[in-house]
Amino acid sequence: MGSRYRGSKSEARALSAVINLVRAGESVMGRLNGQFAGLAITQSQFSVLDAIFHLGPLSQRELGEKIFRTSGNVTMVVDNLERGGMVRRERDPGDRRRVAVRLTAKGKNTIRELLPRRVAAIRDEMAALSAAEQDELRRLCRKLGRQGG
Amino acid sequence: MGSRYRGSKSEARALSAVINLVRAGESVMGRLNGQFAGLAITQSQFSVLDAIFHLGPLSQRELGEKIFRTSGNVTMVVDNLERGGMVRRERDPGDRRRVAVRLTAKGKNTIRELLPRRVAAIRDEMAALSAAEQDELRRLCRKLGRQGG
DNA sequence: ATTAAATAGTTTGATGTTAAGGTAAAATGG
DNA sequence: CCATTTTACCTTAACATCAAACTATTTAAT
Repeated sequence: MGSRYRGSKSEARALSAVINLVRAGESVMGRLNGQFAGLAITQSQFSVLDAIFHLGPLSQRELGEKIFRTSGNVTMVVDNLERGGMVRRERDPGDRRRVAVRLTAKGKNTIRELLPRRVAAIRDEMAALSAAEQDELRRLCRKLGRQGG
Repeated sequence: MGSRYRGSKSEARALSAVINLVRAGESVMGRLNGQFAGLAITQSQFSVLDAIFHLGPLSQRELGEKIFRTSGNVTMVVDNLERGGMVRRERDPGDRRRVAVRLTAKGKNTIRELLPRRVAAIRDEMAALSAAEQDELRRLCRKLGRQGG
């Protein structure tokens, strides 16, 4: 997405907004994920632990919905978390297609330790904006996100 | 990043803003990349073609700067573009460490065809916001993006 | 000139990601 | 009950991504 497109004013405005939107998201997340450097955890893994921590055991389908990823992807992320001893898979006896993903003690400790740090880092990141600006950003982003589904 | 964190008001506000920011960026880009479905081109490849198209031949280091990716990543993306006949690598005779990445005729045709479509799609995406809102979104995102680097 | 440091690019290993296709189980409709 | 469809998960192939280690080349320091 170059910044040199010569078109209508409205196109230039939309282009610039999108570029900055995507860049802001990437750079904020990039800095937040710097927290995990060295720790044996990734952003996707954090998202999964976080979801289970707050919502209780979930099936992989539900996890995919929560973190907006495909089922194939959830399979791999849960694989890696399971290998690290963070979660346990439990086949649902009632519906044997389903697999409940549950936190282990280690997983619970990990997310309990990481969450406050993550929240603090987010607070710091957003400190660049006033409270009103944060609310406005949220409002605008919601309008955009809802768009296609 | 769950939405059930019980903390201070300022933390909840920051959290919600970040979640919606990242989600908006991902969902907008996801829909935009739907354009490429079926075409033999990915978002990263598009970014590289776009950068060279607008700025002229670039070294891989410069490309990495433009698209905010590591040099190892640029190597692979350029590999794939080169394999597809979109770009050509040319070793710089003055500094034999450098490689200039240049558009081929095919690459030039491709990006010339894709760019207007992409711009139109972006305009449509952003039509959910008024001009003033787009400008405000841009302003807020710039503030955030600048933060750490 | 010799050595040390910096730079450009590549490679490797691990993880993530999707799309497309496959298997098993459950639900649905005769 | 049986066939069909749907659902949940897994697998594969291709691409993306980073961090770290590596090669080749250039620049800087002595």
